[in-house]
Amino acid sequence: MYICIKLISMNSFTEENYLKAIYKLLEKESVVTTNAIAEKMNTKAASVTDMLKKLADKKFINYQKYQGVSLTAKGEKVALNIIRKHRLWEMFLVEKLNFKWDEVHDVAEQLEHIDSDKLIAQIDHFLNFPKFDPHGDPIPDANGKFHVQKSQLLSELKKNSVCVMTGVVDHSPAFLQYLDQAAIGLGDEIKIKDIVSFDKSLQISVNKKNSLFISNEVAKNILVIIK
Amino acid sequence: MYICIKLISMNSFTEENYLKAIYKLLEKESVVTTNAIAEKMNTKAASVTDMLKKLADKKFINYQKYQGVSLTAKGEKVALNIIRKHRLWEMFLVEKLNFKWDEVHDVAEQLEHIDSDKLIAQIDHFLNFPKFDPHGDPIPDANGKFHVQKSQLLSELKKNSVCVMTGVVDHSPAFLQYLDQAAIGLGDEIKIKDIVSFDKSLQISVNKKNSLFISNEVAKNILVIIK
DNA sequence: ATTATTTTTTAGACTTGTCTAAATTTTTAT
DNA sequence: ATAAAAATTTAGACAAGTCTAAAAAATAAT
Ligand SMILES: [Mn+2]
Ligand SMILES: [Mn+2]
Ligand SMILES: [Mn+2]
Ligand SMILES: [Mn+2]
Repeated sequence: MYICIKLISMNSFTEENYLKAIYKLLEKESVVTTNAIAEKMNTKAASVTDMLKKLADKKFINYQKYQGVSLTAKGEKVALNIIRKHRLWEMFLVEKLNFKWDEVHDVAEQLEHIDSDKLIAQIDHFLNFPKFDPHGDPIPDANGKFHVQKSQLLSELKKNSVCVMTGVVDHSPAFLQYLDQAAIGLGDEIKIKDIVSFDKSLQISVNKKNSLFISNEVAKNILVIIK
Repeated sequence: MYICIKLISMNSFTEENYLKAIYKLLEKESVVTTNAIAEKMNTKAASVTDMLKKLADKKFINYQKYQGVSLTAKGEKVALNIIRKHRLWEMFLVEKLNFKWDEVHDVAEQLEHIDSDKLIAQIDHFLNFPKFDPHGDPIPDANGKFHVQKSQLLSELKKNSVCVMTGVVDHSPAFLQYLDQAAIGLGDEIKIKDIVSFDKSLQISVNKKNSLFISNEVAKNILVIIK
């Protein structure tokens, strides 16, 4: 006669990372391919196939050979919890430990796998239950619910539009540092003073003060809500 | 012609845990055996032997077959850094996130492996550079230096001694919870009012107020410094 | 409708860390 | 000094995750 001591089947970091990658790919495309996952995970398609079999066995994903994958409710729950932890940790680093928004991602990639419900609940409380992370991305609550901001690209607005910056598309340190140096940040009011028809570059004012030029490439990576 | 991109050889969690285990065993005994490591790591002697070979290859330990192991300077540095991170995280959990001293160990076992110098420096700063963790254990600084308290066991003192509690031997939640319930904690002044000669149990007063009986077994797990 | 191309999966191998069982060395007891 | 016991190491195997190369399936192009 046996007694089962441990029922909770912990997921490995790797499994968690795959589920998160699949979740993020599903935000953009309705069907997620092996190759897309391989690229996002920085690995080879053959490795992805192996993992997909395992994740399907564990009922985290719906997977049929050659047909691409989607997340089951169970898989989505795990993915959202990892994203919740990632974004809360990023917020903690910025708000409490003087990290810049371009420095937090790599550390959060590690911290997101720490397994403690109490810890993440307390961090959430300590931060006063933030709804968005330092990059403007929504933080899911403990049930996986989050606020969607119906924002658009700054590059899509027309002359004289006034908007508020709500997020970034490109999360790279290089882009975030560029924004810092240009003194453009989340929550800032941006007014489009002029659009150069040749290259779609913009003259904008930030918070009614500093006026500057930004390229269309930059504008395509800034998320805003019209005021 | 090749260019070496990544020189930093990250240590695995497992390697870090072995080095920490060896360090802690060396605090008690001058020679550390394979079996002792196996017991501490909750694994089998054969697995330990495999790992010892690897750690010796990497110059973390001095190891000769059948002769036991010791840490090299390099290995000790890694071990002390893990211990530093473990204790700082424990302190953070207690001081900032309302954890009790009996709840922090398992989470700290995970957090101690997070790899970010800036993170741990900022946590240290955020906590105002604590010298001791919630259990009274010293926190090594970034160079591995720490304060040793020359404390002794409460069970070794004689009647009418007055002392201050500085730490615990047993770190188990069960023991820590017992102390909470008995209202005995770090920094408390303990006076030995009487010692029962039959079983060496003690009548003590804590902070000149509550008087209570504790067993010799309990007294053997309380570290104090005579006042 | 066949080819050619791309995508995906399989086959087989490697690494890390673990295990059990067997062999070896060291230590203890006679 | 020799035998018995204990500690340690080796041998061989396994699971997770990765890889390259080859096979199979799906898609695109003629
Ligand atoms: Mn991030
Ligand atoms: Mn973010
Ligand atoms: Mn601890
Ligand atoms: Mn501690």
